[in-house]
Amino acid sequence: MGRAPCCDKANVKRGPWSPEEDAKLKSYIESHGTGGNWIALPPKIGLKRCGKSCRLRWLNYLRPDLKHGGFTEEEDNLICTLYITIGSRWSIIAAQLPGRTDNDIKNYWNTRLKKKLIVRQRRQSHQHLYPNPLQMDPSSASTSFADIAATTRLGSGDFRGFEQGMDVFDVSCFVDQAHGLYNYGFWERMNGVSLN
DNA sequence: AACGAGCCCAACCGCCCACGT
DNA sequence: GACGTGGGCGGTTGGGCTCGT
Repeated sequence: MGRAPCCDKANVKRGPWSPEEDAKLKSYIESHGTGGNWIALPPKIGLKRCGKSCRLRWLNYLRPDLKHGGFTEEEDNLICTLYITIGSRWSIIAAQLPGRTDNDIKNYWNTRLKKKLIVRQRRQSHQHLYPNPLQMDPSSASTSFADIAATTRLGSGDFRGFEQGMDVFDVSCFVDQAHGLYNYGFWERMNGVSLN
């Protein structure tokens, strides 16, 4: 036979932790430690919580060495670099960021950093295709921006970024009225034309 | 001021592996 | 060795908050 069941799920409290529950858990662990057994801990301190829930609450919120503020630019960069290298191994990434939890980093990644990295990658790939924004000079394109504008929801003025040498990502995709959102490379291949 | 959409994040879920029985 | 649990982990959810209209 194995060990006793973890907890009686019908009789454990779920949902947000109250300040009283936090205080009980924090005070007990600070004076006695976890005892190496999370499942046995809640009944000891009179909490109607699952041991796993106590563990999560302590590790992600109550631990005294946690940072609760926003992430710095250095932390952003480190997370992006590690994610590209090892993927979503949040516990490993968290180990490189003192005071941050895997849950924190995972949330931060899913809500903000992911978008940031996508923008950065799109910008890099577009700069690879068009290293010099002026390469996109509408006067030299076999299909003009005005032509594209005629078939999209954008006006030709929306392509002014290229003409002014602005960041190419700002206008690296557009909405085709017939087919939806496209980037230029795909649109060129689909229509058999070159914008260069 | 009211409402809806989108965002944020704490907490839960479910899986996997190591290990106790 | 087989069985079953605890701990750890990544993925997902949902309620509260913020912002734009």
